[in-house]
Amino acid sequence: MNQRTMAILKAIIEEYVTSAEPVGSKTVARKYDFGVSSATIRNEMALLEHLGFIESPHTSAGRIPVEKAYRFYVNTIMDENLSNFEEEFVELSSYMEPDSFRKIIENVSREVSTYTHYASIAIIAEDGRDSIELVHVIKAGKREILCIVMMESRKTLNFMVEVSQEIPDEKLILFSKLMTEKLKGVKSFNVEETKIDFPDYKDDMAKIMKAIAAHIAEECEVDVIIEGASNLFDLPEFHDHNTARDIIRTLNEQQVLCNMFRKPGKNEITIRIGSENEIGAFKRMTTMYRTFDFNTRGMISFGVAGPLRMNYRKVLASMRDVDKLMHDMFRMI
Amino acid sequence: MNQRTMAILKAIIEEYVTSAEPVGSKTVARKYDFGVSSATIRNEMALLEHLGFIESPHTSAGRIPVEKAYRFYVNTIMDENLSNFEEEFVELSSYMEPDSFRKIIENVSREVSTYTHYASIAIIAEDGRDSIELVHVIKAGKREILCIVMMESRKTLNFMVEVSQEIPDEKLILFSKLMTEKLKGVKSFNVEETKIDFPDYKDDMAKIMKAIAAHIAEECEVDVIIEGASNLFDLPEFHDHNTARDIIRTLNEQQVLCNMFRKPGKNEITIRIGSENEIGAFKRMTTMYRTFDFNTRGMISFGVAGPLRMNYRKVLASMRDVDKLMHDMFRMI
DNA sequence: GATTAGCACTCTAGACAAGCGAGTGCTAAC
DNA sequence: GTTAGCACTCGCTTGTCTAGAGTGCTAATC
Repeated sequence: MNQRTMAILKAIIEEYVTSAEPVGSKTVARKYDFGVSSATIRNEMALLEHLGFIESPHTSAGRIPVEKAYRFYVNTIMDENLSNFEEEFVELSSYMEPDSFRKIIENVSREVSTYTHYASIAIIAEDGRDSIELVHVIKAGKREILCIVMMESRKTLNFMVEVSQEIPDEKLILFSKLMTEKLKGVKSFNVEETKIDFPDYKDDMAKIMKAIAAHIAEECEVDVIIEGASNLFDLPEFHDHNTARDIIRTLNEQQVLCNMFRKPGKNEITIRIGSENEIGAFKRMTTMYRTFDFNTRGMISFGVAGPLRMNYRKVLASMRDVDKLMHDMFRMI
Repeated sequence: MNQRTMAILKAIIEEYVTSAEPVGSKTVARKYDFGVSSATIRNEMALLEHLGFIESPHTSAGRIPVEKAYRFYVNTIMDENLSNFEEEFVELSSYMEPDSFRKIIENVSREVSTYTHYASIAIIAEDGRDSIELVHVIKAGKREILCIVMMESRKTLNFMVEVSQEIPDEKLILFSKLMTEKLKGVKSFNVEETKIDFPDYKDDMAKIMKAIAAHIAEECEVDVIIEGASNLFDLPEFHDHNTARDIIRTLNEQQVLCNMFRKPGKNEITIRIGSENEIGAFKRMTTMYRTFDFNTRGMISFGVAGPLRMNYRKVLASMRDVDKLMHDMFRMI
């Protein structure tokens, strides 16, 4: 396959990305300046079809790219030069300042989905790798104990425990010290195995220990943020209501999304085209995502899901921007 | 309008609820035993059309009920006897036991949406009506302070504040007492106005006070839980992709949903049919919701959104069950 | 007076045919 | 290697027709 053939494939793909209609040889000859006639383009297109990059829905229609074409496009012929896109894009770094961590991710998700017109998916996961840094118990009522746990990651949690009898303040201070001492460095799932001797208040303190374990476990759940799902329904390929329903279904299955996007270790942007995705409606879509691993602080996956004929350059540019933001935010990797 | 006319309207509505097809006089005569011929039904249907309860899409189609019919049905002719539905329904009270409050609501939402095959919407809102009960500061690192605030509702929050210099433990204990004393009973939005004298650590403690105000404000946001949105796309009236997109859009607008469902004060189930809803895609849908007001503990709205031809009895039964659960859970109202 | 059978009428959905137009593949000439 | 030209294919649109469902009206019946 020579340069021109590749250029024609590129033209077909990029035309199809914007039009969503089968692309004919005349259109290519007219809109893209190859200096050859439509007949020549036709010969090239016959070759491309033979090679399995494009196919025609029927005899008298143009050609549409198949998965293999997009894969080839992404790997080989796409140039990442953004030219005119770049300027439209609101600098993500402006989102770094305010609010909580989750808020930032939410804002970034919204911005990316608005910019790309596809759906963005963010998964905030906290693993069991975090460990306890500090435990503190305070009297909050006659028989109510407020319990605070701070993790190594500086994440903290708190909750109330009802006890069977009043526990004097000085005892609580002692128990706080004792628990911090014994539990410091303990991973979430090992809390209940840790034996601590609490004179006089054995049962109540056992209850507290149990509560600590339960709350840490609960807090370590994942959070899924999806923005711009409705953008997908503006795309003709998803107008069919069965497809639409499948997409909504898939996007609602948090567990499935997590398994899909939480492939740790790879510190780079992953692009999955069509059947390279293993799940539900994604099999007919393209997903682009990146996992950020913050060790004890957890893990974030951020991705975009769109049609096969995704604007790969534009989405990739967004992903790189997100990448940069994450680097700035955590100064790591 | 006599009894029979009403019964025929009821039959038309209930037939249309299940079939989603215009209902003809023959169908009514055949399926529902009125002991009269289709010609008689026809006369009655002409009357019902004249009264504005039903209309035909075109001459040779049957009749479909309009909003007015559903309203009349709900107000007057529907009997709430559930007969055969009742048993299928999983007792919601089984969800009371485990997990956190939000989890319970999530589970209930999922159950209701599965049972009704419509979408369920839950809004958990916490208003500025809560006040501070207790403030506690602990040293978490050399220049890191862990700050815990417990509200009157027993909801607690915590966060880290970085200070300019190390503050000794005994000072922190003193400041904890001081802040609890001065801030107890203070509403979230009045924190910054409260003047407290902190000898030697004025600036750092001012920073902490500011952080307390910010975090309370942030925590008082609303949480929206939507389950079963994809159920709606199985319904023929929502197969049109524009409608589908509108629904997704509307369901994603948290702020809009909150305004719509957070009408406080009414301790009863509200049914809004079609244009009685003021917002987006809901104008062509029926919503049924109930707001639960827990005073200082906040407010929950729970509702179901479905087509105009909703199975009103079934949904109402679910809503009553949710009602019961909430009563049991909070033993109030 | 209420009910009903019967009938003419209306309108849609679906089937079928014809023609258009976009696009292709092939061939022969450049 | 490129291109003009042409025959061919096939989906899409338009128009026509028919079957079927449902209606409204009328006259007969209970």
